[in-house]
Amino acid sequence: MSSAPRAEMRRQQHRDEARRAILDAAAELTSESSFSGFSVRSLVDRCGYSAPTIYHYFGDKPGLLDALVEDSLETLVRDMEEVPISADPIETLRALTLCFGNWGLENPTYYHLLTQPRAVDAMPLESGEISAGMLSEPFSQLVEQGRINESETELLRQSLWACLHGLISLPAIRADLEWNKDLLETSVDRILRGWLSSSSDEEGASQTGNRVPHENER
Amino acid sequence: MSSAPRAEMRRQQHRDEARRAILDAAAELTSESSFSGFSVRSLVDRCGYSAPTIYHYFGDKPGLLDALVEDSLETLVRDMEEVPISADPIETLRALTLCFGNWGLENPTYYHLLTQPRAVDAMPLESGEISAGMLSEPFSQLVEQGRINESETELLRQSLWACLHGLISLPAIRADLEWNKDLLETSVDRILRGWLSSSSDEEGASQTGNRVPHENER
DNA sequence: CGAAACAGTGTAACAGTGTTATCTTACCTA
DNA sequence: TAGGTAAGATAACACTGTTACACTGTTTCG
Repeated sequence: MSSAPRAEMRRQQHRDEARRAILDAAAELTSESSFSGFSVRSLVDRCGYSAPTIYHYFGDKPGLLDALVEDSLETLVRDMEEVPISADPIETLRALTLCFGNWGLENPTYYHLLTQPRAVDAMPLESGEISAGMLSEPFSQLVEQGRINESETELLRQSLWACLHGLISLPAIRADLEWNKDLLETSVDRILRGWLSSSSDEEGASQTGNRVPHENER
Repeated sequence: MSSAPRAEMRRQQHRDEARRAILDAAAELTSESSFSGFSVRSLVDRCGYSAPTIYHYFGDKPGLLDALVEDSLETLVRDMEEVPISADPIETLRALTLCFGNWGLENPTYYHLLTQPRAVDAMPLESGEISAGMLSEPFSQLVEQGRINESETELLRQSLWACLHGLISLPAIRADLEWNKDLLETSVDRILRGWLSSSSDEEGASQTGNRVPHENER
């Protein structure tokens, strides 16, 4: 009666070891040649297992990549959860955004994998859901404090997410260019400032709308 | 003597027709199935020419895609050149940015092709060069008017470009989500506002730097 | 204890991809 | 009219992701 679970445990352990060996080799390869040119064949040559074994464990190549990025995502989520919640929701927002952004800049391959469209429901943690979940509190605080309009929160969330995506992915795409070291931090600050300074001076007057005022309109 | 150039002209015309037929078929295919699943084989089936002919004209698959996006780029450049130059450089900047952004949103496939890393020097007009060339004038105007620091222009240019890239590409990647119709316009306005409102209150005092001031710092 | 079921693994093959070597065909030039 | 050159097709190559099949070893049960 006691050997049945023990055997099951040992088999599970073997499974985990094989999975880990494959994933480690995959991480090695993707870090070497930045994901383009990463093929199942090259993984076969590197990890010692044959193709059907890989497919046995991960089902698919996207499945393999999902498992690969999931590891890195865990550290990101842990980092984001450790971000201190400041009294100022803007400061919290800023810290969370920079945390996510820096992770993306430091792990361009994984970020690229993350944004690659995969099978829906395959990935429990998605960058969109991360932001939606963790940012809901600072957002509602901003609304409570009257610093942004409630109807604007969704727009702000999308804007912040999209700009952040660009600030992460463009330097990765155009790695040949020289990118300012403070690009992410400065940009996030300016974006937040732009959103905050606007919420005070538009209370119902929306024909001038959200446009930046002209020089001669002042 | 007169038949030599005529014959050459006729052959050139034939060349152009073949190139056009191939490019049209490629445009058809990419617009149908959004570029993933677009193969040389499928193009062969569609356009009537065989693979070596395509390679004869375009050399490469990337070369074919370059030629494909070049067409669409021409209309973009024309549109951007027609943007009126306002007295307010911010307004010019805004108009140019929105022009580029809307083109990207309306042509997600071509924008994706444009940002795909290709052979360097293969593409004369690049999104980076477009912005660098056309934005240099409004930028220098902003510096002249003392509205931004000269040392910040490059940073602002990168920030605007990166955020714009995110605002275009993220809705394309996550087409399953509902994106606010005014996301691009509103975001660009807030970003510009954020950059402008900051330039006045930091003249040498850079230890507080570019950060958004805390609630309790006021 | 032995047989059957099963997970793990490899060999070899499939279909599809980008690409090219080779050959024909037709036209332009001399 | 002879020859060189460009346009085009046929067929193949090397590579990709993927899988049908056969073969192990271990687990489980009569």
